[in-house]
This record gives sequence, structure tokens and C-alpha cells, in this order.
Amino acid sequence: MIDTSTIGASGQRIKWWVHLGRSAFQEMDRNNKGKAVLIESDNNSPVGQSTLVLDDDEQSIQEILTSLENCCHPCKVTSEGDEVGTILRSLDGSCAYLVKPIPLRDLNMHINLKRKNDLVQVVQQQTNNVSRAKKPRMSWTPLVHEKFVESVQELGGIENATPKKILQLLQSNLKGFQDLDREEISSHLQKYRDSIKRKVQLHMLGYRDKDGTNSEHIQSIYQMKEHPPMTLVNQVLKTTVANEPDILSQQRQAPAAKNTQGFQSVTLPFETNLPTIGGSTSCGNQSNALMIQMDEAFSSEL
DNA sequence: AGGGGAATAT
DNA sequence: GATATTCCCC
Repeated sequence: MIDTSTIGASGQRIKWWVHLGRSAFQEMDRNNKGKAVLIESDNNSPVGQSTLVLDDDEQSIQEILTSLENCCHPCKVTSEGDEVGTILRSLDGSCAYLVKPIPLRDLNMHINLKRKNDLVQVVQQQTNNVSRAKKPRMSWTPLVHEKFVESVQELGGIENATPKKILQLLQSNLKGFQDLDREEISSHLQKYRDSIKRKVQLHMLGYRDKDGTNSEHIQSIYQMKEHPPMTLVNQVLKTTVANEPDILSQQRQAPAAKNTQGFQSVTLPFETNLPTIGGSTSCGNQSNALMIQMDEAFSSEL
């Protein structure tokens, strides 16, 4: 059915060659129960960089085979046939053979679904690209994190700092950050923002984070003389309200809710031209209990 | 291109 | 389960 004898001839190795028909996708969508065999996890080859999906017809197979001639990556083959002979024949020039249907989960580990026209480009890009070693997992030691935080602050806090700017700053000021890449910064910035949001949220509810962070810490994180910026408060409000049942259930000893002022009338401790909370529909469907809790949290700061 | 964040992997 | 990586949409 598929002749793979040309793949890998002349000492060339091809990365993922995935032969996958439309019918197989439909089958997998219906019931994700298919078994895959001979799946070979290749940790040295990041998935998605040179993944191929062939259509079922013989012509597109030939197109891809031609474009693969100069490729230099190991190859995987999938097909419907599970006869030993077919598998062995496909394994001549490939490193693995997947029998369809393949569970979506497994499939996604191996390939990116792309249109056929995209695939040739991927192959051509990889042709000139001798495989590189995979970068080791980044470790954000306290020291490195500290430098990161300093950079963020120097750039005006998490609201203004962007991964690219942070990266440039780190690389210009310090040795040892040269092989850091933007995506690692992005990822760490995401976690950093989340952690601050968590602190802000707890603070708004009148609690301290488990590390003892209090409002002063939050302020210093922001390098601000006032409370966390409204945009962040609004973000926290949004997620807090969305998860309210869960959050409230954890507040066994929540502050007594006796203030009937309600959230809308809270005077915020901001100095100037920041937008006010409430007074509009933006807070219209927030729960009264939560608003009162937050009201008290803020009031205690005044 | 690159920021942001969800999904995934380790 | 925390943390790092990858994917994907805007």
C-alpha cells in the first residue's frame, strides 16, 4: 500500500511522516477508543516543528515523498493496515508505525494538524536545519527570579513590562541571561502576574497570602504609593465573581457582613483620575456578600 | 511579530 | 501539585 523504501535511502532520515486519512479523524472524533501501537516517543525531537500529515490519496503521498528527499529527520508512519508485512515494510525507512485509528490524545503528541500546503514549507525549513539539542528545562532560581522582578519593576511593573523588554533588560545588564528566550520570560511573567493577582484577591477579601504578603508588600511589588491598579482589581473581581461559590465556600471565617453600604459606594483610596468601581452596570451582577467583604477589606485600609 | 493566557508536559 | 513549556488566538 505505502512504499516507504525511498524514505531514508541515501542515508537521509525524515522526522515525522504521518499518513492519516480523513476517515480516521472522523472515526476518532466519534469514539476516542482506538488503539495505537508502536508509538515511539522521541524526547529529543520537539513535536510540531517538522510534522507531516499526508492525505490518503496516492498523489499527495508522492508529492510529500518527493519533498522529503532531502530531509534529515526520523520518520513515523501511520496507516490503517495492521498486517505484520505492511508494518515491516513501512518500518524500512521509518522509526515507528502507528495503526489507525489513533486516540486524539496520542495523535496530538505527535503531530500538528495543518493543511497540506503548509506541510511542504515545514519540510523545506527543516531541510537546512540540522537537528539541535533540546534546551534544558529552565530553572527559575530565587536569584534569577529576583533579577526578573527587578527588571519588571524597572520597566514599570507588571502592567507595562512585556517579555521582550524584560529580556532585553536582563541581557543588557547581566551575564548569564544570553541564552534566555522570550518564551521563557513570557511564561514566567504569566506565573508572576498570577501570583500577584492571587495576593491582591486575598488582600481584597481581608486575608494574607500564605507567605504573609500583606497590602504593603503588594504596594511595594507595584512600586506604588497606592493600592493595586484598577485594571488588576477589575481582573481579580472578574475571576473572583466567576468563581465565587468556590471562593466563598473557603471563607469559613469571612468578615462579618453587616455593612449595607454595598460595593458601589466604596470610596477607593486612589488619588486621582482612576476610574471608579461601580456606579455602572459593570458591577451590577456581583454578589452582595462578596461586595461587602471587599468593601470591608478596603475600608480597613483607609 | 509578539503579547497573553490556556492547555499540556515534566 | 508546582512549575516550566508549548500551543494558539488576537
